[in-house]
Amino acid sequence: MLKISFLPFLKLKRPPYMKQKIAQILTDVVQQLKEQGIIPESLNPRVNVENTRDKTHGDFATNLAMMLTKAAGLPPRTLAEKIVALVADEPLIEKVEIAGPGFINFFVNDSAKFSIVKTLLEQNSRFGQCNVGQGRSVLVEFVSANPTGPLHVGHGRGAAYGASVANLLAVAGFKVSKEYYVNDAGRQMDILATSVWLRYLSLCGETIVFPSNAYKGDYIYVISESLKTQFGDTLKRTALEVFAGVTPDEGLEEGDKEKHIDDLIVKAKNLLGATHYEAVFSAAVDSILLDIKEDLAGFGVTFDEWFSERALMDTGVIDAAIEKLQAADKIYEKGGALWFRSTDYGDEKDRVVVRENGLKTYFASDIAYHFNKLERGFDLLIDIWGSDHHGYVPRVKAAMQAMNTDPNALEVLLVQFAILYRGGEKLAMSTRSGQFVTLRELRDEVGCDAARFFYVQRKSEQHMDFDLDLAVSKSNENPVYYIQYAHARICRVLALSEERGYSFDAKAGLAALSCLNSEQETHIATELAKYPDIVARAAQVYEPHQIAYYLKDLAHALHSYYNASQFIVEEESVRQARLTLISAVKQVLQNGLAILGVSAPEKM
RNA sequence: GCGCCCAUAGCACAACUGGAUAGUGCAUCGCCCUUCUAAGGCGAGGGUUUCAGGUUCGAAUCCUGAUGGGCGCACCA
Repeated sequence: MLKISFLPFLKLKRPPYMKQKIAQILTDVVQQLKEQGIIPESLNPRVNVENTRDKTHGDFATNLAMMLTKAAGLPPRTLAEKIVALVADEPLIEKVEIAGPGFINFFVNDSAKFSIVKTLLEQNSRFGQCNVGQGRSVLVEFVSANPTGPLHVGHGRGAAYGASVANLLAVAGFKVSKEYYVNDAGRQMDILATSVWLRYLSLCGETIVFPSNAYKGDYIYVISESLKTQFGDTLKRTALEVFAGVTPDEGLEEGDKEKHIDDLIVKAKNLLGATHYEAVFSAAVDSILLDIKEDLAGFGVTFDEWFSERALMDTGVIDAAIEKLQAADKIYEKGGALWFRSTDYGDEKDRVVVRENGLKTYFASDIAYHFNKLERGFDLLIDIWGSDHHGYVPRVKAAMQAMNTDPNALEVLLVQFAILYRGGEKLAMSTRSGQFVTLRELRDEVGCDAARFFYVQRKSEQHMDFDLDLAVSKSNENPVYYIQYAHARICRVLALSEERGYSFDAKAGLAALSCLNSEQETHIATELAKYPDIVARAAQVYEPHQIAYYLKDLAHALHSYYNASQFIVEEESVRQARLTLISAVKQVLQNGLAILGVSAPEKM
């Protein structure tokens, strides 16, 4: 599907964008410099064309002369003169200048600047698509929060970032799948199930001293209530038999909170029996997972696959992975446990995959999981993790190497924590204690668009301060409204134009583009032309924030234009041309906001 | 103690991956609504890019060291 949509773009012999055109011209020049013996034949410089920041530097600039100055043995400005002399005549280029230490500046004429509008309106929602992915398949795994409670605002950043990266890669020509790895196995899940059961026992009238290490959030009550509705008193046991022989909790004599909860888990399993324990366990996991799914869907984040860790265990995939490592002699036994030789691949120490008690570690499932991802045929794996997991990267890459796969097929993107403030004070968050601000609360308070934009306008590795009071009370100051407002304004103008009996005709507008010559108009055309380049670059480095910043710039150009000129004017050709230009802006705003998962409202 | 990440205007963040005079939004100050949405525009002030060295035509960006902050160093998940 995605591949097909790229065909119109690929069919073009030459990229339709000025920047690429100039790059091509310069590549030809480099060839001629070689033929003339000015630079060595073996040299293959990367031709670098940049958008200029300052209009007095023209529209595009290259540092080619400065880069080649050493190889040519000529001062940069002298070399620049030789390069300029070799630049082929191109009707779209008005003039070429040498400036500063040896920059070569290209000034493009107006018709070249506005030609982007035609390209844009032909491609519409496809404008900005590129082929850096070359149709390669990529699996983006993100969020993957343990289903032990609702998502909090810390998860929100990973969700917003991951979803935007996935969108970005799709636009850049990758075949993208999105996946959530569900850790529905292991001790944490047993603690969860036991927590629910204990709350249930309270509902049944038992007096329960709740363990300090159990999950305490309100959602635990909710799940236990539905358990009560479904099972009545069937799962009831007396507090006396539940706590008999259990290691005391923390704070008590000879107490130990870890042993306390582990003993209670064993009790729950024994007293309930496998079937009923499983019922409690499933009720807890299913309920929380459903909540997470709905929450994310409400946040505009969806997944192609919810990959279950239990399924991985039940189908023997983990055992198979360990056997594979054993066959490669990468596993040894020490102290009754099985260790993986991750130090062979640069990890700081070897890692346990099977514990002395026979239980497999989380790392063992993760090896199997990543191996499974590759077996499903993906060319590239992207994992988006919280930065607190950074120490985990070397061992997973080591496992991939041990399995004879290229560790570069895995790209781990780390997202820094959002540090929350309320009333100027840092908020501590913990799922266990039940003290945290949920993603749902954030969505309710500031709205989906504002939250998505807020998260994604920062570079992922940048630490982020999140002032909740500010986010709520001054949500109008979120730049997302600035961008959406530009879109709404354009929609309003186009609608009003129709109301006044002026039908908008893009064809007539394109034919009349030469009417456009104001500073604001050429600026908008220049901004529009940057978009495909921004997308390609952002995709290569997984940085959706670049789209956010670009959209702010484009919105600014539009607002500025809006204040400077009237669009719905008497003169047919001018009106059509202006409406055409702003509908091009509208299209790019839509395309860009779509990558960020933000809506483009017609009214505000 | 060792390792990873970060440090840019009062605040929150950018900076085309080594380019020209370091930008944007808040906040502050001045001006602009009888017009297509003022959730807007125009202008002003605000910087030794934490510090000290180094690399080169050129450094916020690369290297070394220091300082400050976040995180990680389990037979936990």
